[in-house]
Amino acid sequence: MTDPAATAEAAAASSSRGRSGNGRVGREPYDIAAVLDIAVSAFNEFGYDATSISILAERLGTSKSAIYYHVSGKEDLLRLALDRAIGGLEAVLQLEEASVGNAEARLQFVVRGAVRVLVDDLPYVTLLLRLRGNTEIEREALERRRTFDHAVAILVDEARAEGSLRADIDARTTTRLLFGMINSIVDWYRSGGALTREQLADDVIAVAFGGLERR
Amino acid sequence: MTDPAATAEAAAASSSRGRSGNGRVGREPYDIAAVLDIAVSAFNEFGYDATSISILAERLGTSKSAIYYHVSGKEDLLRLALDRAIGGLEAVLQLEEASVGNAEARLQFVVRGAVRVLVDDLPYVTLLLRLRGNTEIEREALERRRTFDHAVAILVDEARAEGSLRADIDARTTTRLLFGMINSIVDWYRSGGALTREQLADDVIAVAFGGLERR
DNA sequence: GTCTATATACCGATAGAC
DNA sequence: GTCTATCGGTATATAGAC
Repeated sequence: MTDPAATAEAAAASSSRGRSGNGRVGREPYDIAAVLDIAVSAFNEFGYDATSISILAERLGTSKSAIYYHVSGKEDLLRLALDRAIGGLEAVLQLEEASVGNAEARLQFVVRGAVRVLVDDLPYVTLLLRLRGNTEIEREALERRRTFDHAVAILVDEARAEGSLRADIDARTTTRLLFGMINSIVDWYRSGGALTREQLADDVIAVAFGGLERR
Repeated sequence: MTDPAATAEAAAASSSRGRSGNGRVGREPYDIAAVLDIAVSAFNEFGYDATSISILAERLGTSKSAIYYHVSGKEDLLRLALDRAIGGLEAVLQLEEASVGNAEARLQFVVRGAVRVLVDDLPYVTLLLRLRGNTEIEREALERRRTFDHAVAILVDEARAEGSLRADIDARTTTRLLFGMINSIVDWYRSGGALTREQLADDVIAVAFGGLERR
């Protein structure tokens, strides 16, 4: 349905809209995206629990009350952020290329799409991947992540069935190791360096499917 | 110098010593290991910041003051825990097998050793891997982790130089993807299941070095 | 060594002025 | 829509009795 790159561009555009300009808006306050960007950045830096509304207010150059005018509370910010992250991953599975062709090609497409979402929405996905599931909101996001993982595991199964992937390792273990590699990207990749998003995706696919050894 | 398995066994023995028995001890209060086990478990469950001394006291069946008698504060518990985790990984590099033979064999030995430490000290390494570096203690642990990663990156370089590993992907990226896969183990592996520690290490090495594709 | 009680500070969230 | 002031609650850490 939605292209992950297009989704990321739209999100980036809305978040860079800034706090100036005060025209009327449909239903959302103007700069909730800016608040969310600041919040996610702080959540990743200090952890969700350790990030106080006061810190967010300070970074936004405003007061606690001003934030409470826009969102109903700290958990609201978390919910919005997690929805964006997991929504991006889910969108990959809805793309046409994830459903046509042989299983290995579909799996590689999903891997590439996941890498793109990780890079494009890096702070948001970082937040998602570090969840512990202590609140209802976090548990809902983790449940959606499990559903995503399950869909990928099915792809792995199909690729094994068609003879593309090795069958000597449990499919669940395979999926977890594969996404362990992919998800670790949020811990070190930063855009703007020598390694582009597409090159990173190429490398991940080369290592994961081809292995580290020279062939 | 120290075998990681032996280290883990000693740690497990000391931590299971329990809180009974009140004989004299050399210099440490008797059950600091028990306090540490409880603390690390809680830190992983709620996050370090969100874990209060009150919670620890409750889980230990004692009072806050009793904990403060044993440790100087919450950060002290964190420091002890992180030292155990990173110490276990560093010990792998000191083993003889990490220094003899061809580079690929040495790299595979380090990978296997790291998996063993992750499994044997799972809660401790989990804590280490989720650090954000907001306190001096955390930054010191992260610095030691960087040194460890650097040593592994050198091994990767040597394995490439000897022609064992593929050279089309940056060595630093290779190392990060490799350890991304390894480190993800703490997010899903639980001992006691069908997958043993050594089988897991075999799978990691098979996937990382051989790739997912059928050969 | 462990306890209760408390000091001091900050938390999330709200009230009400403007 | 943003502000200051404040509520009730909890945090780390300590004092001092036992």
